[in-house]
Amino acid sequence: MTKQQASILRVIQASPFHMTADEIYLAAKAEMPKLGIATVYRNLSSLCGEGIIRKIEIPGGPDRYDRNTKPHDHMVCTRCGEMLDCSVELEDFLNRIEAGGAKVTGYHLQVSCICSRCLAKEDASA
Amino acid sequence: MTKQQASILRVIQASPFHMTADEIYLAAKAEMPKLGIATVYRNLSSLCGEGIIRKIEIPGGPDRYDRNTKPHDHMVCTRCGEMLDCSVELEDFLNRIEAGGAKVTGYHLQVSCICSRCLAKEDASA
DNA sequence: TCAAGAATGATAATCGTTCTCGAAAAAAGA
DNA sequence: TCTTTTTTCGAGAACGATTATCATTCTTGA
Repeated sequence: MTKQQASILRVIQASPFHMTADEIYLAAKAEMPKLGIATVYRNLSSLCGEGIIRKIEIPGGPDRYDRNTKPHDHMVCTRCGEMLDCSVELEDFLNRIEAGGAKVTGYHLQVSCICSRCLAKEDASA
Repeated sequence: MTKQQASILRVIQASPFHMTADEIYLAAKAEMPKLGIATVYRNLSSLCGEGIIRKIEIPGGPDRYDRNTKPHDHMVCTRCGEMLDCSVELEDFLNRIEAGGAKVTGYHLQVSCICSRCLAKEDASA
């Protein structure tokens, strides 16, 4: 593992958030000023390939990277934009698809929601 | 509805597939050679806004447009690339999320699979 | 018929990402 | 250690999908 890759990984491991490539780039560049964006993408891609981090592809926005590699789903609040992990699991759904004859190799679910915090805020102001 | 919009809509209604903006552009341009790509995007966007067609946003690929506006999910075969409609529904899953306190305003699910046709082909050749 | 507003089409701009390529660094041989 | 080979880097160009800009061309209604 190169210095660059170590730095990129450290940034991701240190953050509880789902960071974009650009956010990771800026954070890693802070401790390694000559770092290039291409290097960030290259290393994110190989870290994903090795299963060390996980890429979350978001329609209409930049990809995000997650230190939690265990498959799980995400929810994006349409009010505050925060991305939350989704606690409920999809297994039943996927099982039913496989019962239909296809083999599921992966999936991506993104739920848009108004998170409980924003809902509470709206209730308070109404 | 302008001639352009009518032509774009006709192309979508006529196809059982989920077409990209570019495919729609090429098909509509065949009957209207001066058509511009910007007009296609503009009209796709307003047709979506009116609920006449549905946009399917695909991570890592161009958006696709579906004449079927009823919310439903999609499956992409990782072998042949075909996009299939998903028959099983997600309601239980979404209900459980709402039980957790957030209000679901929408979702996007894409399942990667090997479709039954490709599986059969592989079994045959093995 | 003319003016006001809307929609068009060509093209530029944008954004996230990937590609290219010479330079630098690391690893492997002798 | 001193080359040689391989890998990775970093800067910037290129890319693909989409959106913005803007002058021109329709509509439409007074």
